[in-house]
Amino acid sequence: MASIENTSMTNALLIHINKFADLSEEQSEKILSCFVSKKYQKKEYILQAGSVSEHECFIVEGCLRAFVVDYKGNEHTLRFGIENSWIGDLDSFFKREPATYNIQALEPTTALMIRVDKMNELMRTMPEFEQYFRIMFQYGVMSLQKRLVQDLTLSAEERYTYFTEKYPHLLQRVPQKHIASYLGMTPEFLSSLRKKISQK
Amino acid sequence: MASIENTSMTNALLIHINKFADLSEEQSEKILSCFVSKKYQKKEYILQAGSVSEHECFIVEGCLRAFVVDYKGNEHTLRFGIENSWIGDLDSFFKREPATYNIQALEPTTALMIRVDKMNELMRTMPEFEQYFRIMFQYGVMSLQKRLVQDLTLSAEERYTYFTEKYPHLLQRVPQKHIASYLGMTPEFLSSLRKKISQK
DNA sequence: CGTCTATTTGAATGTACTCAAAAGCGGTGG
DNA sequence: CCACCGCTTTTGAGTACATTCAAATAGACG
Repeated sequence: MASIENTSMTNALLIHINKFADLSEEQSEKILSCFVSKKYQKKEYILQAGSVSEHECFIVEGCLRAFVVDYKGNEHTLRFGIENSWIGDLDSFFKREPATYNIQALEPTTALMIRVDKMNELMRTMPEFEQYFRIMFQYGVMSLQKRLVQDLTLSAEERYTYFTEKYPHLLQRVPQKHIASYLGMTPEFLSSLRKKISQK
Repeated sequence: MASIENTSMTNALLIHINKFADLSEEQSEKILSCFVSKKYQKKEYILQAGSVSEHECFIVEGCLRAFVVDYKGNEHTLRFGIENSWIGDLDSFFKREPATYNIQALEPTTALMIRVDKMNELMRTMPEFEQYFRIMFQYGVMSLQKRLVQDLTLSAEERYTYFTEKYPHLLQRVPQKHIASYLGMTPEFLSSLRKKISQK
């Protein structure tokens, strides 16, 4: 069965890469050989702030949350990660310095993990792989800039409304307090916003 | 003199690329042939929201500002661009859709401009060039995430203090009202913060 | 069924904004 | 070189949006 699973048709990561770069069968196998699959339970930490991030992480199944904890102990969610997306602390991963982000599973999660040496080797030896990450990071910049614009221009209520329209599926999957922290407001205030909106 | 200026030793862009990827002399010339140099006066627009961004822009000399205008007419600064950095509206440039950002010169500025077809051609035919942009976008993601964390965790006063420490050179070069809009506060409020800080 | 966590509710507080006006500063023309 | 104009920064009063804290209610899970 292993040989079947290791084809571009059945592996979520290879399917994803192939949307942005053309891989040969040989390249596909080479890439997969650099990843290990891991499973995480709900609430389990993939990465804890302070430790060095050993892996960059492609989510095959499940949902994760990246967040920081400020000096008051409040959590601030940077990002939710779902199927077919990448999550990690890039600074920590590439520079091998202590992570500033925590990453925790919100659901039972399956992920493909790669170490920095393998990552660098694939980038160096396989232009298609580097192309794929050029595009991933390019999309990353675009979406982070979009979020920045939202945060700079919209009120709390507008940000929440926008979130419900853009990520309706996350509303079901993610506790409300994490959405509040993602949107930069307290859970109490989000609760009162929802009440106000529902009364309209 | 043209032949001297077209070597990696004297061109700011080539010097910059060579920090992240090794270029041959031939590749350097090929790259430069895809760019045109343009000069902008203070206050001149490099890009206006609503029009399609024809060029991505490497700043050789000067200072630019990327900003959006919200429905109330308020400006929000996304980014300041100075020597040896890139600026543009990536969505508009790559997808050829109307720009959401405005880009304006804050000083007389010299920039190297490239069109999307040349950009795609260089990416496709020269792995080193794609590598360079993989790294640029990767850094872009990292720095945008850092800014996001600042915005989510710090008070207005803390954000300003952090800005003065991280970008002391910009304090001299950029009007205070633009710094306020970059930091997500009104110019009046920044002014009162500065007074409060100076009284300590 | 009981425990633990998430969400809601409400009152008091604080942070940042709005609006209006004055002061400061830089560039330009006389 | 000075005077004026336009734009930026400062100042202050009143207001609005969002937080804090505390307590009640609702939901999830073993």
